[in-house]
Amino acid sequence: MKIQSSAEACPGAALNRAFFETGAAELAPRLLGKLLCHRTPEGLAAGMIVEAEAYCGPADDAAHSFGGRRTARTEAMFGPAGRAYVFRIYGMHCCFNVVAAREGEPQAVLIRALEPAAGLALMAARRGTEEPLQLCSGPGKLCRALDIGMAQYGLALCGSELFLADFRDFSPAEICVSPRVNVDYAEAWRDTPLRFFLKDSPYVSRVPRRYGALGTLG
DNA sequence: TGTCCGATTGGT
DNA sequence: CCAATCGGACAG
Repeated sequence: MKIQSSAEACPGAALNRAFFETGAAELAPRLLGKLLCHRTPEGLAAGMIVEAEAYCGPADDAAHSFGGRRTARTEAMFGPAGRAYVFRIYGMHCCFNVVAAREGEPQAVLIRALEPAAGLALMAARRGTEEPLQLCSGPGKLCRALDIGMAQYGLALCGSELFLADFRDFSPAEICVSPRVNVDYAEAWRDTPLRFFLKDSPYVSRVPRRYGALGTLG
């Protein structure tokens, strides 16, 4: 019988599509504590979501789908909820989003940071560092650590390759809110608090100057 | 076809 | 603070 290391989380059943069929702003905080898992020929790599940002569709001027822009790049966001919207940025990094809402409603949640939970050696090899805090503390980093790229574009997240699973639950008091990172190009929605992260988690990509607890004033 | 630039990261 | 590095978006 194979020994399972106590440090390695064993993911449960994949969350089904219904879980994702809600607005991005509501889905983002609900994703905190979930396990993001990717099975590849090399093995399983998984991490607990500790930071996520909501991109709310045509009205959100920070979103790729602002104004209803529908191109080959944004197409996945227009599809049904629970699929992967992956995009390349700066010619060298990929960012992973979970499609939210409903078909025809281009909303998504950007996964910004994970707390490594399984396959740490695999992540370390892919990232070129052994430091746990550096493995998945950023949208580009976690894609590299889990080997998520354009090959996963549009992939349904309810299968056995790339999926989310229940892991831990957090109360609203343990969840913080702040404006989104690097969206200064936006105007109306630039300061809207749509970034959600676990309070005091050292795995968050970076701590904002000002933030508040979920459901309270900053 | 040409130009501009980014939902980032890592090193000065 | 700044460079890396390139496909998407858009103007012409």
